[in-house]
Amino acid sequence: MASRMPVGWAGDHQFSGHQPASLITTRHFGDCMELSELQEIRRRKAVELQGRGIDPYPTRARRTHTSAEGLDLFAREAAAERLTDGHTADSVTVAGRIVGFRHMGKTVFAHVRDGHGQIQLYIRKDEIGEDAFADVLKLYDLGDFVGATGTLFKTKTGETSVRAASLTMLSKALNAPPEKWHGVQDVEIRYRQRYLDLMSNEETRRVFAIRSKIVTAFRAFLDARDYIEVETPTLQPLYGGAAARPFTTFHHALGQTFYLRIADELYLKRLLVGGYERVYEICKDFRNEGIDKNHSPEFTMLEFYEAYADYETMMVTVERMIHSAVVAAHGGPVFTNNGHEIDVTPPWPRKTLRQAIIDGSGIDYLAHPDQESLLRAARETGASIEEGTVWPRIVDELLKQFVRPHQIQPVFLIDYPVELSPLAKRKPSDPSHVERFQPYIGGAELGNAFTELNDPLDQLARFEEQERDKDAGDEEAMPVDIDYVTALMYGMPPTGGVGIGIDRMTMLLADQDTLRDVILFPAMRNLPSTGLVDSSD
RNA sequence: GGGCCUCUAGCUCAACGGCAGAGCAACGGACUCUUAAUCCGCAGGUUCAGGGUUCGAAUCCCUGGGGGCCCA
Repeated sequence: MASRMPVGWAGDHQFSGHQPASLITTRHFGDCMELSELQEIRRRKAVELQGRGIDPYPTRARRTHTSAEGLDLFAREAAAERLTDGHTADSVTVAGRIVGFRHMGKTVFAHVRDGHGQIQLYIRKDEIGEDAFADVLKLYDLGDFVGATGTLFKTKTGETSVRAASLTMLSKALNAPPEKWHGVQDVEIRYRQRYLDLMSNEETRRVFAIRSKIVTAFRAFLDARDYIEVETPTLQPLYGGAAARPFTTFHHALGQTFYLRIADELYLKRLLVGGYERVYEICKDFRNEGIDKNHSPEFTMLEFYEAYADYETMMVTVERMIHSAVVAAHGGPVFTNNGHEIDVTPPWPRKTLRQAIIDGSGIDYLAHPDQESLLRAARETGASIEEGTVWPRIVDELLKQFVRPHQIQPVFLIDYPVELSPLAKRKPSDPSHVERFQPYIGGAELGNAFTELNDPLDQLARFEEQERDKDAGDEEAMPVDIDYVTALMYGMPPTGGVGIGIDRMTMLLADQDTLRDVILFPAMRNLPSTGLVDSSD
């Protein structure tokens, strides 16, 4: 395995600050790196530049235009008929990584890519000079960062290009980039060395551009509605706010156990007790669960809470907010996911969870008020549910197995059994159910929301019910949080709250079916070659 | 946790019991408008690791490691 990785894979951190002295004198770096033949060839080119007093890693770079600005400038100058002999009057300086290189005798065509796209360089021996041209051929490689200065013009084949008058090395790459046509395909390398995936796969850049647009759209939406962004603890003395196993850690100075948050919900609601009316937080949550295409141990969640709102008003907010994100990512309310054309134009239909499960499985969970009866009914319908699963989890499984996969167009499932929702407020007309909703699109659950429970004594009773489930074997049940109940005893206004999974949202809008494809650096097992293998078990 | 699949040159992939190969990248050369440029030449390997079967193993078997998919 290690032999298949580029040399230096495990030791990049030791090599991150380059050392000119050793660069010149040795091929060995520290205890853990010897350059491969290909790397050595590139290193020698860097040394040759150094020998001439040219830093292959100069401290500063100047550019006047991004690739996109350069292309735009030429288009405007051409439209205004200000070109002289087909060229712009002024020079531009662009900078980027060499991603394409075509040598045609006394001419070179190269493409440089920057953060805004790419632009072609047209390099002629008779224009940049014999020595400089020789350097381009001898010392510049695919993957190097370079700067180029020249006027803009259009080649015979119609591509706007920089007619290079000079070229500057900005950063010499010692490793060759991935194969230019296929890019990096090995999913393991794509996740472990995401930079290779990003530099070689346009689709990957597209996915993370969409992710960024979603987050930006959510922030803009909430900011425009007088929400304020806050930060709450990642290290929590007691976890809560969701059903999940936490990560446990230890603070030495305090001599105390901390948990990595599984949700920020209980802290955000404490802020409402304190008088904030509209708060949101976008943060990482951590859940100590298995890793698969729908689960990552760390993931990003948006939670927002609004005083004097309830789940009805929050549904309106959510459908508008998601609409705004889809428009930001796709230019309109319609997009394609898994072959389905999905339209998120509000309003979305509302459907009770009970009715959805009846429609999907034929089971009315109210007709099976005890665990044994519901489990039997579920299994008769073909559900696969482990022995000993508690009643509320069976309802959850029915939802996952019979309802969720079929909710392609946007829908809100509303009104959940109280046992499933220990932090939500009961429906005034039916105390066995709570005012809760979940938005479903493309067969995925995108979030969770409710009219927040603000009755401290009811909250305490719900925590105690959770404690009983925990004792009955439900590892994901919440612990009693007395500190939170104390906060509620000071009074929290009627409140609507929502959590939206950013990763799931990205999977949906970028049409990806694996969570790890929307997380830049997904959690991976240590490789044996790193010496970091955990032997604790 | 269980089952199945997978790991070959820097990258993308062949070879599937009989000399370990191609394309791209590299290296040498030709070419002054190319677009995965083209052409000629040259080089590149602990076939994930260890063990076994065999005259002979990248290939079959076992153990271990990484990854993926499906199930729980």
